[in-house]
Amino acid sequence: MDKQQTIECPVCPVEYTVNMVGGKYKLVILHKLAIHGVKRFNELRREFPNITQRTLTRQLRELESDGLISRQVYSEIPPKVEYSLSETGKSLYPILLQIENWGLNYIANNPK
Amino acid sequence: MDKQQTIECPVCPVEYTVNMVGGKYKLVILHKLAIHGVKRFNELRREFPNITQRTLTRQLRELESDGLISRQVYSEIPPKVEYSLSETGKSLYPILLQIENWGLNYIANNPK
DNA sequence: ATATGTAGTATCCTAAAGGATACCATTAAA
DNA sequence: TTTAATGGTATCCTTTAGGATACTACATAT
Repeated sequence: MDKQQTIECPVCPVEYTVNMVGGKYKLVILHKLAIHGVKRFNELRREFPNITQRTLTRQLRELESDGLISRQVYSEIPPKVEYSLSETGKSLYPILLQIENWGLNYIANNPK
Repeated sequence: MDKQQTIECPVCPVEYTVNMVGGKYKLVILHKLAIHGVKRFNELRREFPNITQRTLTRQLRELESDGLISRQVYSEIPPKVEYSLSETGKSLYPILLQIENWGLNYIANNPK
């Protein structure tokens, strides 16, 4: 039987989460996928006109390897690759919506 | 009377929020302040043993100029400066808690 | 007289993130 | 036959965030 031990969180859970969603585009990508469901690579590119292909690819790969999104490749020509939230990614849904709402509120109350 | 117009969000609210809380330590700082209330500068330093004084100062200044935290200076010697969430910062409370909870869950379900 | 604690600044440097550009294979359409 | 569209990679470069280190003023404690 395990000896009971004090829970000394080895890594702060907030820090942990931030490390996964803390890229310049990650939360925005996740939010788009949350809203629209499945998206192809070039659809995402068009959503973010300023992102470079290389950066988008990398952010997607990182999100994928962290288990937040799924990448579905179809063996077609021209290529077709679909991105969507994984189950874990979907668990971010409430956070994504709250972040959006908070932003809307902040913008509304801070006229510039 | 205003003409009704399509809401073409000039800046994505998610992006907007991310720009404000998207530093390496910002969300963690906000979370600490949310949990503990008022914190002095060196108390925060001790919470994050790895942060440099310069970086902590900058993150705090940015949070302050974005209106998320308040900085209370006492005219004493040695100096005493207290940081706490502003009203706007407090409106992040639910998000901060959800982020923490999400992290706890993720860690629990992804044994490593 | 020296050390300690406060809340910083100033200067310089490194590492990481992201941007720019060119290139690839394959097919279908013009 | 050139062009376009797909979903990328490969190289190189720039910008930025953050780290390292030294320094400050002032008062109190030793």
